[in-house]
Amino acid sequence: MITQQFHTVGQVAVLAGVTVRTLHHYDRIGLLVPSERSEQGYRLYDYGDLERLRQIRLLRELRFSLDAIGQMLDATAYDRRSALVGQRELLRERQERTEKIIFGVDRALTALEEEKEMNRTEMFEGLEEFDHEQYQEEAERRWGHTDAYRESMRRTRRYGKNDWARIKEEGETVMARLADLLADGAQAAGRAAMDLAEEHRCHIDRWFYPCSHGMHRALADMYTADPRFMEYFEKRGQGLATFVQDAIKANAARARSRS
Amino acid sequence: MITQQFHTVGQVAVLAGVTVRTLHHYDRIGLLVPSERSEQGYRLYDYGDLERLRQIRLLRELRFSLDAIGQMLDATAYDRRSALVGQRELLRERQERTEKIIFGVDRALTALEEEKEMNRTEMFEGLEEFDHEQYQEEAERRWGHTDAYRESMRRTRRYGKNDWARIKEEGETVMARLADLLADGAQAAGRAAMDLAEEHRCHIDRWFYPCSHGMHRALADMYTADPRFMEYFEKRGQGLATFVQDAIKANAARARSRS
DNA sequence: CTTGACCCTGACGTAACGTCAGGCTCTACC
DNA sequence: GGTAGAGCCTGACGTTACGTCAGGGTCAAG
Repeated sequence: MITQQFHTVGQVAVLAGVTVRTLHHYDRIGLLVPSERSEQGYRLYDYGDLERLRQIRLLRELRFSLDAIGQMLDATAYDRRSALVGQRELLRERQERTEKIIFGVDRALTALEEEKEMNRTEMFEGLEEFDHEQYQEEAERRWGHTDAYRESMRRTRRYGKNDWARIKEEGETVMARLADLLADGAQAAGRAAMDLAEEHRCHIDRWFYPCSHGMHRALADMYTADPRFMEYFEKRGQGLATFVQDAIKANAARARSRS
Repeated sequence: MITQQFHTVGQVAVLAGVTVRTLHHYDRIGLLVPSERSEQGYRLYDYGDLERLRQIRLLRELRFSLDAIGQMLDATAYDRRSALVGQRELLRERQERTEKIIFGVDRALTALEEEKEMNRTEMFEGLEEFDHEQYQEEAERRWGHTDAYRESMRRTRRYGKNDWARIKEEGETVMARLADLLADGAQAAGRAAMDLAEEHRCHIDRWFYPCSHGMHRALADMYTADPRFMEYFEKRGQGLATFVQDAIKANAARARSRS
């Protein structure tokens, strides 16, 4: 049973802590059109409108553009429950980011007291502009392991052109050596292949995101599951994707048996 | 010993996760002017500049306007340590607000499942626009006891119209009675005046912020030192400001002698 | 000596409202 | 029952914090 109670702009403005002008604006751009108008043309908002406004303000607080917000809320696949859950996730993330910023302030304080300088890369942790678009597009469909993805984004944004060249070369070298092994008919579970797999893992760990053996195995699975990766591997050796996958799994197993 | 290492716009941009244009902009408006320029006019930023940029980005993250940020960082009374501590405080507050918003999402989820409606006043908790101006202007110059000020802001933001009316009336009553005493020629250090001073202290303690006797005395000093307060008192009785001041001090002394 | 990555300074564009101006509506009080 | 004050409406122009070219120097590498 839904009570059909209406609110005028002024009332909504007080409730939500926004200005009347903001509501006018949302109406004009079609983001929040009140579900009713009085005889005299007064805007009348019902509970559904308020709930939508709540979500709008929440997403705005998280720096999404009104345009993006509109798309999210009007998405055909929009499901209220999962939307709310997603929002909670975003808020948790923000808490983590804020925590990092606080950490930065603390470091600045100790640096000040000890008259030292802060580490230049730590300095802006949590303060970088987060690229919402990429987040939306990419994270939305594939890649599953979102934490790794995000950390990867965070780190790689700092890399300059030279860095990229060097890192890419390092990665290519490992892949080339694996391709050579495959061409020579070596075993994926052999010593040489496993060592190269381990090198690959360290490469990722150093330049992209913390990569445990478990994470590495998950990655290996993706190499055969995701067409984008498949293409990359097949270009430098037929069957390389599965070969690398096996080598990584063998390496992970070896690491576990050692500990 | 400070290492004098310089960074160009591009490098700073990557470090801080902002665009080059943003740095140009900050330069033009005088918010962050690089401490050096190369022969060819290239902007060169040193560590101090980076630290300032860090603070700028932090305060921006907290939605302060560039104008406000400039005023804060260039305030004559600016002290790096207390500025950092203040920033940490603001960030903690934000964590609390985020927590409230998450709470709101959870409530929305349960409301959805139980097909009920949310409480309209709880709905937007943590999402209201915070009035930065008030915070800034006031906190910047006077009032010294910033903690009290912030706590006061925090509490009063929740008060509705009725609350305000009631609280204000309660305060006015006390003042009126003190004015009466003054008019009757009573002693500021007399029993009646001291009792009213105590009432005044409790009033603040209950509705605005924890108010010890020490804090109350500091407040009393302000009543004669700050023209805004002076005006308030003088309007309802000539010499009332000093009368109240004396009564408060006497009351504080009495409290101490009792313990 | 050219090419590609960076740097510079205008100058115009844009998102999300703020801020009037000019005018209708509704309750309240004399 | 009229009028004052608070609230609503629709333009329309202003503002903040950059984004986005355009046109043109700088510098290391090949």
